Amino acid sequence: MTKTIADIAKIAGVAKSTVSRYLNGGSVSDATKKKIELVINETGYIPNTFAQSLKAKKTNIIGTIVPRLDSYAASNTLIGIDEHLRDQGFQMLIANTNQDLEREIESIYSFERQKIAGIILLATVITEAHLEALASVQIPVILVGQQDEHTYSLIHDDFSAGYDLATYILNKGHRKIAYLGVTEADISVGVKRKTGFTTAIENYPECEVHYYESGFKIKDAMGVALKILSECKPTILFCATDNIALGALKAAYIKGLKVPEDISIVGFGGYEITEVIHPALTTAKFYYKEAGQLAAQNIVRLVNGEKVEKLTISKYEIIERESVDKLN
Amino acid sequence: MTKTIADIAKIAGVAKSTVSRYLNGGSVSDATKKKIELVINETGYIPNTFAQSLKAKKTNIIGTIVPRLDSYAASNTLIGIDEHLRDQGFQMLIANTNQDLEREIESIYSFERQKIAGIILLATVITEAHLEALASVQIPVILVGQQDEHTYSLIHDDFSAGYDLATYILNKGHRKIAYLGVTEADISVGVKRKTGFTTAIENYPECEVHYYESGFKIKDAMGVALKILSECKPTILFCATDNIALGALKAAYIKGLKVPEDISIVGFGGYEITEVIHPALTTAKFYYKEAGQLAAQNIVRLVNGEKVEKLTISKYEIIERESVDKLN
DNA sequence: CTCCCTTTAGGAACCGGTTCCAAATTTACT
DNA sequence: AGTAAATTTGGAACCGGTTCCTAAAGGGAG
Repeated sequence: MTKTIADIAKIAGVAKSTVSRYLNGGSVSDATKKKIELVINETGYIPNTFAQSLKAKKTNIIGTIVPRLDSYAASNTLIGIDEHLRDQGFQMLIANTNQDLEREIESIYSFERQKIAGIILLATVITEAHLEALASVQIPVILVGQQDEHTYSLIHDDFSAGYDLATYILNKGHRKIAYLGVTEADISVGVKRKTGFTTAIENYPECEVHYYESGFKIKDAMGVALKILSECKPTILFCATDNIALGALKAAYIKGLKVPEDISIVGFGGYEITEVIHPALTTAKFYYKEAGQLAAQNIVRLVNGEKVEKLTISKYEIIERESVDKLN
Repeated sequence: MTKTIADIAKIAGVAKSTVSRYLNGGSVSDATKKKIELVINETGYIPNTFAQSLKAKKTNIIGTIVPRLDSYAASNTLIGIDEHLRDQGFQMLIANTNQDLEREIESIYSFERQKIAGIILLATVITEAHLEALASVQIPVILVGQQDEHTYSLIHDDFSAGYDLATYILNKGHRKIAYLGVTEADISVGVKRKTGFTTAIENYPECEVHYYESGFKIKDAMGVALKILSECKPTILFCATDNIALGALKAAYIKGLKVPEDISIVGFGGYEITEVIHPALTTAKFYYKEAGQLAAQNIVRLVNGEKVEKLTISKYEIIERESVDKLN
């Protein structure tokens, strides 16, 4: 039988309020402090979280909505969030939506019902329903990965990364390029990375670029890459994510093409695996863990009523490895 | 301003208890049902979870303690757990311990304090402190990945997987083997897989086996594998996890060895990436997602007071791919 | 039209904390 | 020692639901 604060009070011979004050650092004399401490240690009393939250009308829980658990980006962002929240005395509650947009919306409302202090939404696309939910909810929200003017957002610098990586391969002499992108519903990955790429390309009018669209899964990308390699002969496959690049790598292998001698490949993300495969992948690395920490930092500030920039941009870095050939 | 049940009652012109009964399916006349429904729809009233849990003295939340988020095994197990819990109307609360055993213990107590209905512990090692915590806690617990006689456990069939995979490579003619294992503190991965392996090896007394120990990280494994390849010349690197195999693959590449022509490699896990790299890795695949579902199923049964087997064993499969050479 | 039984509705107590307020005690100072 | 001020303590109300108990209303049978 777990004890309540009333039990403790009775055993210690004091009032409930005194025990509560003892626990929350109010004014209690040393003598009674001793008495209460003794009883609490003996009984192993633990306050009931619900009763506390009921009175406080809020929790110290930050809800994180994540489209999928099995992705490098998501995992590492979560790790960063968790790390910082723990430091700040908050708890992280994860809602996995399994890429179901409707569940994303549901989760927002469910968090509200549970009096969650704040929400971090690892977003892929922002629909009308999202905006409606975010507007109606009375708790602070931060978007990670996508930007929206109506909310606080933390994004990776997709445009610049796209621009820089394109410039890098252009400097390596590549002019015949296949761009393997994703749906434009995903503003960050589908639009911004591509815009960064095309903006860099514009400086080299002699370029021949073919655009393709793939899903996010390695196997989808492999299928598309296989088709590309049959149709035309680019010197490089410019892939919008590392997973797509992994699929492209596999496709090249299947076609008997050597990377980077026969064809070069680049990706975006900086997943751990890209470093240890052969050939190691040249990629634009994003700092997911740090981004998660930043997001957590911002949400804590918002919860505490402090001011936060509407838009935070997380850094990236071009990691030069083995998958890009220098053309003469 | 969010409304309370008392507000709804007042607006609808009924008593709190009537509204509560309406919400929880008690006897309410059609006329008052209509009235209350109307008010609730208009106000967008949502019951306060804390007040509910306070009275009910329990939650419908299952706590899952996970050593790390960025692992294929952990992610997929979580996905399986989440899927089944959602079906059953439970919520999953994840506690990430970042491989800190102390935090694992803390999390158990923290879950108890929060009146979590049940705990799923994705375990790596079970210490005295674990047993003590598990014994003291009044809520059902299921261990996943490790076995302990004092609790309910769900494990992968590591012994048989080790035995079968060893038998497989033995049949392929390999006799000079380097075994790349992990710490024996991890009973499942460090001991059982290895025991399965050695048991199979005993049938072939002419074998020459060298045992090595690595960490779980790809880079650690790469370092150890590099050392092995300098020291001796096995025909196969038998790795206790896919990540270790990935490190071994990289080491082989660095050494200029072709896989599988110059050296064969196998692992355990069945991570998605092992299928798309070149060469694709032969491995003992575990069904993490299904294991998670099983674990969730069992914890729900325990929470409902139903009977559950002390030990559940999840299946595995040997996936034959390209990384093992057949020796004549 | 009663009488009795079944529904429906309201009131109060309760879950386990926190907080406000007033009373009691201690401390400090003249 | 006496009084004002500061500190400590207890009691009661409150947070927002659920549930028990009782009273009132509705319905059916005689």
